[in-house]
Amino acid sequence: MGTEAHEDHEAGQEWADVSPDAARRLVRAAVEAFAERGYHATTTRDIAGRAGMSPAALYIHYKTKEELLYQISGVGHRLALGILEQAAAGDGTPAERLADAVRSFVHWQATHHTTARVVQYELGALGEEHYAEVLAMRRGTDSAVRSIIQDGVDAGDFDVPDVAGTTLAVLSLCIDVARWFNPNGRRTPETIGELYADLVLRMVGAVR
Amino acid sequence: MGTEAHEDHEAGQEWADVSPDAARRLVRAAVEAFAERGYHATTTRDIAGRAGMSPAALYIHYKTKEELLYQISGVGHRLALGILEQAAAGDGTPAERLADAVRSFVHWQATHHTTARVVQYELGALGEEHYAEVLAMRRGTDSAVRSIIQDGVDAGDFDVPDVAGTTLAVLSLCIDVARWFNPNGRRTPETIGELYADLVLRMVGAVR
DNA sequence: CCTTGCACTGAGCAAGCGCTTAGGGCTTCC
DNA sequence: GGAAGCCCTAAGCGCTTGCTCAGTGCAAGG
Repeated sequence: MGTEAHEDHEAGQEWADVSPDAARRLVRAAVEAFAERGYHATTTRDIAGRAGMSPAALYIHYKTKEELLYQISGVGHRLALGILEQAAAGDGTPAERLADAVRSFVHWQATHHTTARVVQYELGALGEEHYAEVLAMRRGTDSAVRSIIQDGVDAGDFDVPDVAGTTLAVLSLCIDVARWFNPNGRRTPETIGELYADLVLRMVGAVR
Repeated sequence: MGTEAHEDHEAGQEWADVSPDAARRLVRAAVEAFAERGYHATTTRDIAGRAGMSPAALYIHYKTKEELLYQISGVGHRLALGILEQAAAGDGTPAERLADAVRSFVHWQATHHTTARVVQYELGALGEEHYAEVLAMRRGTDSAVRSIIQDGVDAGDFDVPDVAGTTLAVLSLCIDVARWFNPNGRRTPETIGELYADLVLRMVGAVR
């Protein structure tokens, strides 16, 4: 209809190296369906149908429906953690690194908002072992952000009474983008990233 | 086990005037189950079991499982909207009213985090008409917060380049409390309310 | 041309789902 | 004491669910 989102050329790219082709189609279909209706409301028939195959074909590539979710959640968490750790390891000032972290993380959440929605809001549906594995990565994202904020405090650049609490709030703000972002709305991943980077610098009391 | 949450005397209070007693037990059981596992993963047998009755008894008080969700979502949204509108209509400075709004809204989200979780994250499971009804109330919460921020800008108290975007971010920050809040953690609804009120005043550039 | 191996399908199974129905006790009125 | 009305249960209906399995078509190797 000509109303496609402005970032279609990037969305779905995170699955480019899943092989074979049928497995890739299944993951993309599952992400779409899970993001739209949630894991429990999605049927394996729906996923297989979206991928253009019969319900039984799904089980050639994935043992269970939960394994599909685990694949999505694992890849998504690894990508998100990578973005934050790269920003934390940068060589700018703490303010520059924090702004970079928020900008790029938010940009990713918005661009890949379907994947992000599954990653952030469906982890409760994972099996016990897979859930524990994912939790470890989430602790990593927390410590990446906290280390930047702590650096800013130590350098005297930030004014933050409660580092742990502020870290939590910053991450919470970024994560929630996946819930409300609408690719057909006015805001682009770029403008939201800029806005949020600015808001977060204000939260930590960094001078502009 | 003696590890009960510190706000147990308040939690569940929002259903005090649901009658008869069996219907109230059902709502409380449904809130608990929906918050724990999500709407779609919760069975009517589970709800009835938690309420101490047979599966069939549920249908004497509610026509469908969705009607239970609608009751919860409706009451929850009305309470949340009331809190924000009361803060917006207060007679302090814009900074005082914004801090009050954030503090009391966050406090409510944390204290009633099971209800809040259902309210904020299960609205997609509502039927079409009920969903539209709830969306109208959500637009109300947005305009309540925006009006406070706009007042602050007009009065020259706030420095906000993007009022709509900042409103979105403030509400997003508060709403996400329902996702991560843990009643057995260190933070209480009061301390989170204080922290968030401070962070939001920084976001709008209000002088302390 | 035949065999092997693999992606895939049509049909369907056992289990669990939301919800219904027939009927039983209890209280409340005359 | 009997009728009426309400709250509740045991049983189960029709359907959908995640998942399985015997068998098919097809490309690769000899």
